[in-house]
Amino acid sequence: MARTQGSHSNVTGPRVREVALRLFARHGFAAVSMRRIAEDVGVQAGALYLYTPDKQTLLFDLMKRHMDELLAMPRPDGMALEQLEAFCRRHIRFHLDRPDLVFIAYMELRNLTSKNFSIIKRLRRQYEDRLEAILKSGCDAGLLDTPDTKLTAMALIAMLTGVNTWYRDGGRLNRRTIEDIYWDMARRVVGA
Amino acid sequence: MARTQGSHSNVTGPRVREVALRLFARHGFAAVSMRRIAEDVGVQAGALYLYTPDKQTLLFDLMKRHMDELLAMPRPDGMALEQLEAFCRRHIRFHLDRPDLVFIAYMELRNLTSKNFSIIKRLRRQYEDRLEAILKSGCDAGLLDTPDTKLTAMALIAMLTGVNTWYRDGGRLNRRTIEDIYWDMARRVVGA
DNA sequence: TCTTGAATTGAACGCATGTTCATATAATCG
DNA sequence: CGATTATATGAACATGCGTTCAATTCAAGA
Repeated sequence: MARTQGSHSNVTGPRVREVALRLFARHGFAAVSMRRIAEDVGVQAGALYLYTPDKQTLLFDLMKRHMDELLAMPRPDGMALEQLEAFCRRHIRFHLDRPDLVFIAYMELRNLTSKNFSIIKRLRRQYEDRLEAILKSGCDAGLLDTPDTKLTAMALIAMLTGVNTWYRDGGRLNRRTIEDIYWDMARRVVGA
Repeated sequence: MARTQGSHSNVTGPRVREVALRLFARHGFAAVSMRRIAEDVGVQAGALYLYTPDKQTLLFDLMKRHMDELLAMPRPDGMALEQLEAFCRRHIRFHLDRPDLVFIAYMELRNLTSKNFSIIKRLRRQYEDRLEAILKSGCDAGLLDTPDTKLTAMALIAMLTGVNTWYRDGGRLNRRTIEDIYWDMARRVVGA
């Protein structure tokens, strides 16, 4: 028997995850076969099932771990504006550091089992709520001015995450500059 | 022989397109089979090839037509700020009216042939350039204040298109209100 | 060295895929 | 009506899919 790695929360095995991540991001979950993953791992297809119960779990594990890591980021403290700045800057850094995971987490939601989907959806919602909480506290304190905290939170996240769609290493602007410009725009959105 | 519909720019046939659009948006291009499309059209799989040369063309046609329609929107005139307002409002309306097409146009880019991909990419770039041109003219005239017109254009498009990820009919806010709030945020971003 | 159990293979299962094509039906027109 | 053309069928093709499993190889401990 086998499956030494597959007992607890670590249900997939790091090498397989790493390969699956790259292939899913490049070609899409549905377009990547287990045989192709196996080939890139350097193993026969059957052996993958020592490291993951099935293909779906492979995808879910990638997303779940991504969201867990996102939510494990330190919660900013200080005044609302400082909190917001930290949130925005960390968001951009986190996302630029993990382009493939971010891509998958957006594109492959519909390939999740409905049970798995609602788990990821809840985690995503938690992240949005954190930003909204910052906005709310800032508005209550009169430090920020937003017409609708929920909409503003969604708009900011979309705007910040959007960096991933065009950023490429070695482009016209370095990460720090991009971060600065986006934070500047975010600050304007919240009227500060 | 057949293929009466398939000679010119209308290479797919409206009914097939309509069904394919819904299925691609719901399940993803790679996860939808020709047989499934045929079933929803009410026909056998083979008959689809009277209306489209292949599956890839079905996808490409949906995207191409979407981008053509997007670029066929009237170009706003007036002062830069008015132009920008018209652009933003029209963008939101256009995208909220076509959620499935917008979804596909974002999610299925990697399922395009590289040739088809570059065609769509160019059209998308044209749209971004239009917004950037408005921003540039506004900055030159001293009516707008943005740190970087290219980045601001990308940020605005991401922000505005983001509405599609959470908007549902019959939600808390109606479209007009959403449009107003987003335009307000967009105006702040450009410092006006 | 022999044993034991984990790691891996490779073939097999049943089914689905995009696409083609000879054949059949339906519609159009003289 | 008969002829012709458009529309559709349904079987077939070759290939690939996720997953299973008996058989094998490998790694370590006794």
